[in-house]
Amino acid sequence: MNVTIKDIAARAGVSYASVSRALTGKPGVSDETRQKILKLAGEMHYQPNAMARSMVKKRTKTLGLIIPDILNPFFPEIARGVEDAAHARGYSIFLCNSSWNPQKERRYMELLVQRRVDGIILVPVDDHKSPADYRGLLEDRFPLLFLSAEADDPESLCLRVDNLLGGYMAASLVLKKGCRKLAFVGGESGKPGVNERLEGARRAAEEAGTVLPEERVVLSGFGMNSGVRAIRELLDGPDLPDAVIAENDDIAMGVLQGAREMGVAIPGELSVVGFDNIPASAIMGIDLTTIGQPKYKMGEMAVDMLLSHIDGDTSFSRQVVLEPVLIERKTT
Amino acid sequence: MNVTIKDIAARAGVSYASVSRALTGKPGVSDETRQKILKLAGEMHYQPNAMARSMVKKRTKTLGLIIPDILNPFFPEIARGVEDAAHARGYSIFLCNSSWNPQKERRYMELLVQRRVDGIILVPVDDHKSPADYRGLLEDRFPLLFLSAEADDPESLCLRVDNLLGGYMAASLVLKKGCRKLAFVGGESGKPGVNERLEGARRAAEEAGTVLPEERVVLSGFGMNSGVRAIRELLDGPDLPDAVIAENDDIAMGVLQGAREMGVAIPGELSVVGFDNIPASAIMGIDLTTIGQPKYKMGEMAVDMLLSHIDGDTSFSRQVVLEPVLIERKTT
DNA sequence: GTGAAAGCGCTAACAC
DNA sequence: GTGTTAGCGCTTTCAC
Repeated sequence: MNVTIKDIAARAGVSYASVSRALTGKPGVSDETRQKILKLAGEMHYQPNAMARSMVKKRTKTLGLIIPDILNPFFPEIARGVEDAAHARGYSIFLCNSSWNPQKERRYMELLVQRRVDGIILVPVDDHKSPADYRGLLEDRFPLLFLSAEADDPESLCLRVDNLLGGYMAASLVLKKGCRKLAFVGGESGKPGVNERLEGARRAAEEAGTVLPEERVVLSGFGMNSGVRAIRELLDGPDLPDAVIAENDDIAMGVLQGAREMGVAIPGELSVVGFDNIPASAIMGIDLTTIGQPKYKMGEMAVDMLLSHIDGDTSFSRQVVLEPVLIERKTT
Repeated sequence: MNVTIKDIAARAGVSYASVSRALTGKPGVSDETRQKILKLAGEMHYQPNAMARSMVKKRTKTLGLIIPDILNPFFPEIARGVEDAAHARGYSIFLCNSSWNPQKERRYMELLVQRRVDGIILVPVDDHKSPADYRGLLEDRFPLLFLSAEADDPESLCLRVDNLLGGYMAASLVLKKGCRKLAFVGGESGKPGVNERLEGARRAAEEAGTVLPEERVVLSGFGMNSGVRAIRELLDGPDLPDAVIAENDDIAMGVLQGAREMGVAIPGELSVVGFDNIPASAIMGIDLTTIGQPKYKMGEMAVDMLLSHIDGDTSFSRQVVLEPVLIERKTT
């Protein structure tokens, strides 16, 4: 098996407490024995057992990250931000894909608790969670951060983008370009962000003296295909839109495809704005105008907030709302 | 702090060994006390400490996954396959991004060893690794699997796609379409897969009675931009190609963009084949013909192979080479 | 400066 | 069927 501090102690002719002290850089060992031990540890290829250490320190230096699906292009960037920031501070990440399944999400929470992670970053399947939803599973004040979703409890850690503002920005842009008949196509009501984005767009429309009526809102599910379906429905209807705000880029790309197949000129006859600025939206030939989120940064910040909280720091805001950024390309 | 089996034992009025037996479903407890203990555990919200368990069982039920970069669209699918398969078998995954940096890769290996993962799935930065490269760090016969790369040691676990065949398939397709002046554009020689893909294409060309000369091979780095640069170089040269095989889809998309910007009709004047079948290649308006790898399945299989090995099974092949699949779209 | 010993939470012998 | 005990590898008192 693996080399332990006892093995080193035996070879060095000292107690294993001294080895521990030497290896962890603690005082209480003469420079001479410390050098000897360090040398021996190297030669014997000693690798400390992080679990044994965790058991006594009651800190595992691990974090759990639960996201809906790493295949969804929105999440890799977040995951990368989380991983980089965590690693920089000595933490490792358990990655979990909830597959948009609340039961699986819950199951993963349980697993992470059993592994005694020091904290969990949760990108929840459903919006408006609060730590109270995990009573019994999580101890009081367990370091849990809701990422990219709203938290109902103002005490809980939460980091997200201002979706209301995002919707407002998207609508304002097309309004400014002269569009008057806005449509909104989204996935499913109740999922994080959707309602706010719609509401923001609605407000912008009203401020501009027009409306975004219920008939031009279609909630048809996620993915490109649902965008295709949605735009067909809209285009087949009596009330043709001149702009569509899509709840995310995937859907927006479906809208683009569907519209082009029906011979609609973009942005000539129809403007399209997406959300999230996923990598594909930037590809030549797509060039989707979109409302971006600082995904990588959100991942980093989530770790910072969580670790601050773990370290007992209370000087930071527990709820952070970031501003989305307008990325204007060629579909508006 | 967390509830322990001692707390339960105290409340149940039994020894904590009995609690352990009851909770782990081991025989040696009467049905009556088992029920009582189970009930109590539920009420007290007991969550077993996985680390404590691991310490004595010398199995952590965790696996390490090291990939170059989760932002690269080739990897999320692999990661997802790994995570799903691992979870289904009770394992959790530590995710690590080496950022194409060999030192970071090594550092992560070390970290994973310290965390005593039961095995590591490594998608290496460089090709032709072998367990011997980790002597001193990894014990003999440590469960290490090389994914999507060649392993030099025939004894080591290795799962990859047949890149030679892939290159051959790509070239054969354009040759069949009548192309005669093939070019190859790739990232960097020595990175996993590149040389084999080129060699496969070369063989197909030769079998078809033509050649793929050195002048039409350009290795200009990764990413879309390098594809753009490469095709410009090729198109500015004296020896115009009528087909380009790109080492991966990103580069291929750059080639597409560069060629279109220079007014070259695709596939009329130039056929383009990519590699990997990343999600973006399927997008309407891109429709890249490509040689796909069963990425999700590779992730799953990697876990299966690794766990079989961990469980002492020796009946499976230690080196598995999967067949790539031709996905013909609109660029050929 | 150094060693002995307790203990983190659990499983697995071994008694009874 | 149940309790006692050792021990996984480490950190941390507490003596000396």
